[in-house]
Amino acid sequence: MRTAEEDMTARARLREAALFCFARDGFTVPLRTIAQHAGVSVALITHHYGTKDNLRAVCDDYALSQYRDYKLLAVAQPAAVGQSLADPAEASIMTVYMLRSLLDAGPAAKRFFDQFVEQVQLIMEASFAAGLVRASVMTPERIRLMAADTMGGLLIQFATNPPADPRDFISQAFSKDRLIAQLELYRDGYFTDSPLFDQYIQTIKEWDHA
Amino acid sequence: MRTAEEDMTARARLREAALFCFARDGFTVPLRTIAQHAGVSVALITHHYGTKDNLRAVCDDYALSQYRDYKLLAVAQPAAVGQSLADPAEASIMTVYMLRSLLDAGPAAKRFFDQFVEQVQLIMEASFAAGLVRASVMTPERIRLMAADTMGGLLIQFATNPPADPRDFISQAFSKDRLIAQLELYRDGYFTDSPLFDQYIQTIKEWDHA
DNA sequence: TCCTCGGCTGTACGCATGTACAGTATCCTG
DNA sequence: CAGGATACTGTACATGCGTACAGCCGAGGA
Repeated sequence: MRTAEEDMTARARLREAALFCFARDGFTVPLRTIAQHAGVSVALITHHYGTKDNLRAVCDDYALSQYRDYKLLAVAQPAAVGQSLADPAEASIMTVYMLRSLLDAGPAAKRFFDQFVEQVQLIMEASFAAGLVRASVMTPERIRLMAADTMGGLLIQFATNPPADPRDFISQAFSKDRLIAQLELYRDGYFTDSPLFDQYIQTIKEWDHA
Repeated sequence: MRTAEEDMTARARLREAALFCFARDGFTVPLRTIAQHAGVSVALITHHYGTKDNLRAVCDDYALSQYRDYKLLAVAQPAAVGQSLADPAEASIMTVYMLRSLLDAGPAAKRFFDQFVEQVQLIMEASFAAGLVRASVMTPERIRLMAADTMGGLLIQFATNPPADPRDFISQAFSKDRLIAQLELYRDGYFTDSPLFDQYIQTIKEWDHA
C-alpha cells in the first residue's frame, strides 16, 4: 500500500519528469531542468531521492519493470506491432530511456540488454515452436547475436537521428518499409549459397592452424 | 609542407593523446587528463587548438581520413580480417573513437555512420559482382539497413562490455566464433520459408488499408 | 488549541571544468 | 649577435553542477 495510492503524488511526478528528461537530454541533464519540468524545486528531488545517482537507479528499476508489460521493439515480433499499446507516448519514452542507458555504456546498459535478450529468447522459442524459425539459430550465442543486431540497429537509428521529443521515436523509427525490409532480410539472408562463401568460413575456421 | 614534418611534434602528439583519451573515457574527459597523458600543460592545448570543440573536430577529421585506409569492421568482409593491419592498436583506437562518436549521438555520429554505409556499399557491390550476394539486397535502403545492424551489433558489444583499454577492443570483439555465427546467420537467414511468415509480411503491407 | 511531522523551498557552499591572460624560454632569422 | 616569433607554462576567473542546510507551511492528531 505504497506505490498504488502514492503514485500520483509529487514523488511519482518527479520520477516521471526524470524519466522524460533523461530520455530527451541524456543523463547529463541537470537536476534543475528536471525540477523545472516537474514544476517543483531542486531541493525536493534530493529530499525524496537523496542523490542523482539514486534517482537514476529508481528510474532504471521502473523502466525495467514497465518493459515487461510493454512489448516494445517488435521488430522480431511483427504481430504485436499492430495492436495498439496502452500509451504509445510513454512506451516511446521507455524505449528511448533504454537506448539512452545503452548509449551511456555503463552498468545499466548490460542490465537492459540482458533483459532484452531474455525477451528475444522467449519470442524465438515461441516462433520456433510455430515452425517459423530455423533450428540452427536456436542457440544462446546466436540468439544473443541476433538481439545485438536488432537492438543495435535501433541504437544506430537513434544515434544518427535523435528525435527532439522522445515520445515521437517509436512512430518515427518503426516505419512500415523498414520493418518489411528487416523481415525479408531475416528471411532470405544476405548471401547466396556459394562455394566461395563456404570457403571464406572454412578459412576462418582454420584460423589458428596456419 | 606542414603535416608531414610537423607530424611528430607536440601538436601531433597532443592530437593522438586526445584521440586516445576520447576513445577511452568518452568526450566528457577533461582537457587536464588529455594534457597529462601527453605530458604537457593544459594551456598548450588551447594554444594549438583553441577550444575543446575544435580539438574534437580535428580528431574527427583525422579519424575519418584514417578510416579510409584501415579496412576495419570487417564483419562483412571476412577476407580482410586475416591480413594483418599496420598497427592493430591504433586501428582499435580509431574504431572505438568512431563508436564513441556514435554513442555521443551528435552530428558526428551521422558523419561516421554515413561513411561506414558508403564503405559497406562498395564491399557489397564487389561481393555482388562475385556472385556472393543476393540481388534483392542491392538497394540503398537495404544496404543501409544491413550497415545499421552490423555497426549496431558492434555498438552493443562495446556498450555492454566497454574495454578498459581501447587498444584491446578489436581483438576482443571480433572473436572467431562470433564472426562465424554472424556470417552463417547472414547466409541462412533466421526464418524458415513459411506461409505463416509471408502472411505476417502481407499483414504489415496492408496496414493502412484496414 | 497546540504541536509535531513531513512536504517543500531558497540559499549557499564546494568542486570540477573550459578558457583567458600574462609571462618565460627556446628557436629561427636577418 | 640581436630580435621577434613561436612553443610552452602557471595562475586565475567565470560558470555550471550536485548537494547540504536552515527554515517555512499546512495538515492531522492529542
